[in-house]
Amino acid sequence: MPEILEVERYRALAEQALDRPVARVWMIDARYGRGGTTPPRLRAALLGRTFEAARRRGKLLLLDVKDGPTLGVRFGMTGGLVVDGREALDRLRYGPGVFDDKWVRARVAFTDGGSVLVHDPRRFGSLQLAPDEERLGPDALSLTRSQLRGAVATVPARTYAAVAPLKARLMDQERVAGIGNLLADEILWRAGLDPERRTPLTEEELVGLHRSVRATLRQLARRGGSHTGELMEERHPSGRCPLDGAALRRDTVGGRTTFWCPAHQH
DNA sequence: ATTGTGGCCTGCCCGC
DNA sequence: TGCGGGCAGGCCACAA
Repeated sequence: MPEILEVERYRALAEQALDRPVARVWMIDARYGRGGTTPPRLRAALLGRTFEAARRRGKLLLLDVKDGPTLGVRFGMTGGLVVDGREALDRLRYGPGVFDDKWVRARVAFTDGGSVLVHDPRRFGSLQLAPDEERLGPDALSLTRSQLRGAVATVPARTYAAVAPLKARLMDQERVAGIGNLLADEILWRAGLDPERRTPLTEEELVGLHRSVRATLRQLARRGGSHTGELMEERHPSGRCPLDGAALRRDTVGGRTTFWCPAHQH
């Protein structure tokens, strides 16, 4: 799960790990590193230094290291952050919902006795020193209308290339950073737009989609996360649209399981 | 260049 | 009761 709302909570928690000298580094799972980030390199990058800022772009957590390379943390589907024994979330929807030492993939201990660790049962997350932040599109939490217009624009580079479905464009992290499968379904449902839509949006539809992005993120953040949308309880084979009662359709769009209402999403 | 597909990885849940 | 298979999905490699 962790989508942008959850990673933002991780980021806020990570601020408690700032300005504390690193005493020890364990990268318990060597395969957790990506892009050449190995246990020795991670250790060399962090030992004796401090984190000086906790930033986020989309679902990527960025921990700036004073006089060192930024550490990027991706949480995949079941990743969580724990600082001084405190978790940012009570439970991850697709995780087992419990903490187990065997799922700790990396741990950093500070000289003051505290620590920060990454917990990830499914191991879809990763650590990467100096990740390429610029590959990510504009952050969904501060997305402007014109940024969204550019992100969902339908301009195939070649005539033989099909236009990707609207949902796939919305979930493409290079177009907009931070929207995952659950949020995408909720946003499109609220906007009344067909996830498979490939024709250009009218200006009115674009404005509606932008409002939906902002309202959905704001509201679900207040409620406690990506899984608190209206559509969530109906994400099963016999689910019904909370708006009009129509039977929801379950399709694969952009390679992802998609629930949507054929009665009001066009 | 862009879009589409399969695979990674583990736990859960269903049906036999 | 136990077991196999399908499923969940963020992200990447690779194919088209």
